[in-house]
Amino acid sequence: MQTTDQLETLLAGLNDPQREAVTYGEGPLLILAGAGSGKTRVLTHRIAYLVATGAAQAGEILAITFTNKAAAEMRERAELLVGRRVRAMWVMTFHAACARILRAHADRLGYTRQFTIYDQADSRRLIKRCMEAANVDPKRFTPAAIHSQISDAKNRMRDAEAYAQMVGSYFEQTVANVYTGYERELHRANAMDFDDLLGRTVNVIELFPEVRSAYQDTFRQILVDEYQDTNPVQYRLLELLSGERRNLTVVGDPDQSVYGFRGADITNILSFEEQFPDAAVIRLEQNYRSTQTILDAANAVIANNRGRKEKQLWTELGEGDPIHVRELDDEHAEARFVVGEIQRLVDAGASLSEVAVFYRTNAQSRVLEDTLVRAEVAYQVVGGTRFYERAEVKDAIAYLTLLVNPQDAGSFSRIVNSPRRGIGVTSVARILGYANTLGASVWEVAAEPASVPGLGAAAIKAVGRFMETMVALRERATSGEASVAPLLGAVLDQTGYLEALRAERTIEAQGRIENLEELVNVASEYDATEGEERSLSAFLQQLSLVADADTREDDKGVVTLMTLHNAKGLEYPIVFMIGCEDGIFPHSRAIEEGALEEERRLCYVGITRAQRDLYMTCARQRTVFGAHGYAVPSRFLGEIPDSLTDRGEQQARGRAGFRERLTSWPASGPAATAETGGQSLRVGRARANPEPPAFALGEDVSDSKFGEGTVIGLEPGGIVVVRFRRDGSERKLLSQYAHLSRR
DNA sequence: TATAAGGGATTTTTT
DNA sequence: ATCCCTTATA
Repeated sequence: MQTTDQLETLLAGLNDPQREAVTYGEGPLLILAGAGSGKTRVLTHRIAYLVATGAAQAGEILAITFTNKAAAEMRERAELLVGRRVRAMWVMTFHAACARILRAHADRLGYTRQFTIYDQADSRRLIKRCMEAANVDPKRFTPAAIHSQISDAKNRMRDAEAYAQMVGSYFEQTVANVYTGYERELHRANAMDFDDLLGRTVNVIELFPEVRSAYQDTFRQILVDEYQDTNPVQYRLLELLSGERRNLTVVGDPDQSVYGFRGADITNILSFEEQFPDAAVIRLEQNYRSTQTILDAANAVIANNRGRKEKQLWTELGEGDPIHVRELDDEHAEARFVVGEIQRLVDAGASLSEVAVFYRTNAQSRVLEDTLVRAEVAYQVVGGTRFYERAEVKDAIAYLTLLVNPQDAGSFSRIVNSPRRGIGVTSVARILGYANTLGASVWEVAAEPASVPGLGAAAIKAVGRFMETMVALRERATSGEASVAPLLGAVLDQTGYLEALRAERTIEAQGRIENLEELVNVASEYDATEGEERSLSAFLQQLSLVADADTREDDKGVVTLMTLHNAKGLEYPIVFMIGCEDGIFPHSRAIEEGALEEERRLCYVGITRAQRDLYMTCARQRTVFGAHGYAVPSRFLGEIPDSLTDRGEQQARGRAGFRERLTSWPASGPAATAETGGQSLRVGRARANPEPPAFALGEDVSDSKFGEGTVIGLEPGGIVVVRFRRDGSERKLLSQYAHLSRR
């Protein structure tokens, strides 16, 4: 118990509802936190308050988020309030908490504690295999469609058996068949997918009363962030963990529920009061982020949704500037407008890092990127291919995974012929099939390749050599020596993986090598961390739950580009929302499926990211999938009152296109100056400095691997494009690494 | 068994 | 337009 002074310090600077939320006593609590209303602040202060008043020990707090980034932020900010006691708290994602619980109890469900976690791509590969096994026509149903159906079933706690009970169409019957096989194969591989982490945790808690009561005792206080994004399993999990005590604090904003398409159930937050009739509800409506104009626009748009929990955001920050709405000719003009405007703002003193551009679909970034590159404005794209999704990184991880989980057929088939060892798909299928027949693990079967029926002599030899290497590596991995980085180095080396990449000597291969070096760095960092049990399998589990090496940098002085979905939780002084056209945003598929309200919430999310300046643009014509089309401004634009925008002003001038032309970027010429009155261009970080080319265009060259060829292109960064005579191939080589010589 | 040409799809994605 | 995957071929 702390002194009153200390408690007062905790509460200082909080507004009334925030203070009420922080100090609320026992029982369920729903905090409806509007955008920018300080919900993380409330959560962390509540955590500190609970500890300070003795309502819970640090070790009795479970604070759940959806992303690692949010968990890290919460942990940091809680540490500022409670100090090192934060170490005892469970501040982590749903999946990480479940993985931790399962590492202790998965054996009760027939898994080992080294179980592998399959990410979406792993799952999809397995689904595909199961579809083949069940003779499903891949033309008729895609693995993605089937996986999403299975995932949806898992989110609703329907196992394969329950699903099969209620099929109503041929598609569902097909899914049921694949689902059954998929579950069997997952379990055989001692693997769980992301959905299983949640579902199996629920299973273990439901099935074993002693496990249940242990965790119910441990977690005296449970707090959940972004509650509007929870799905039915997560609800069940919270219900089980909070137990009789029901000290459950959930924070969220139903208007920011934008993940319904992946199973999030907005009714969790909308019906919280029915599910917990004694719940207190606190609304945080004061916004500390945006101007009143921006908030009014957001309020106006979201008001068109039905069945909401009413909420009116307000601020003391003042009215601010009107929202800039622009209609441009096409996506190129739109991009030029955005870039020109960014340059104008920068000239007026803004920093590029204050600017973000949001779009509905990733494909929209391309035109914008081209325009930014031409204008030499530095930018970063958030999302896209992530570090741990790169093939070489996944390969390296699969090698390690197979070493700790020799049952993992997925990892085995991923790397057995990577690098090429002359073990093709047929041979792999024979090995997997034989393992299936025997009910043995892939490892055991591969260790005796000669006994696999139908395996050719060459394949037997190749598999034998592969397994020789793997057995040696496994001995090393299980010898009790805990350092991961040296082991990873040995894997990359002894399996010939690095050698094969080096032999390619292409710019792409060089990039892959660098990625692998980065992975070794990640491993070294892991090796150096203190506390907790460090082991290869713990490392791998940690990796599998960190999808992104979080590439976004806030202070790099670059413009940030991302999808609206990725924008959730962020804020920028200046925001551009591009492609505000019906069919793009709201997306045509969403319109077809009647998912307009979720699109509108996405619009609400986008608008409320802006602190000071908000631009919304649309194009009259746009090329989609290579086809020209005319576009209509987004219905969401129409939902914003004209009085909040500069549309009237634009019309009053009677020359809507005039200003655009003034600030637009000339269609060509990288060094062109914007026609904005002769200001000098602010140029961002140069993207690549061309080195003096070692080779000249048209020069005849010779490469030790590809033979003779001709230089047909030179690109910045010392990249030489060569067409080789032998096979007519065009390859990009990095002159610095390539074994290239003049003839 | 490994590489080249055709065909079809194509939203968003915290883990 | 583009990417990915299947199919055809050396």
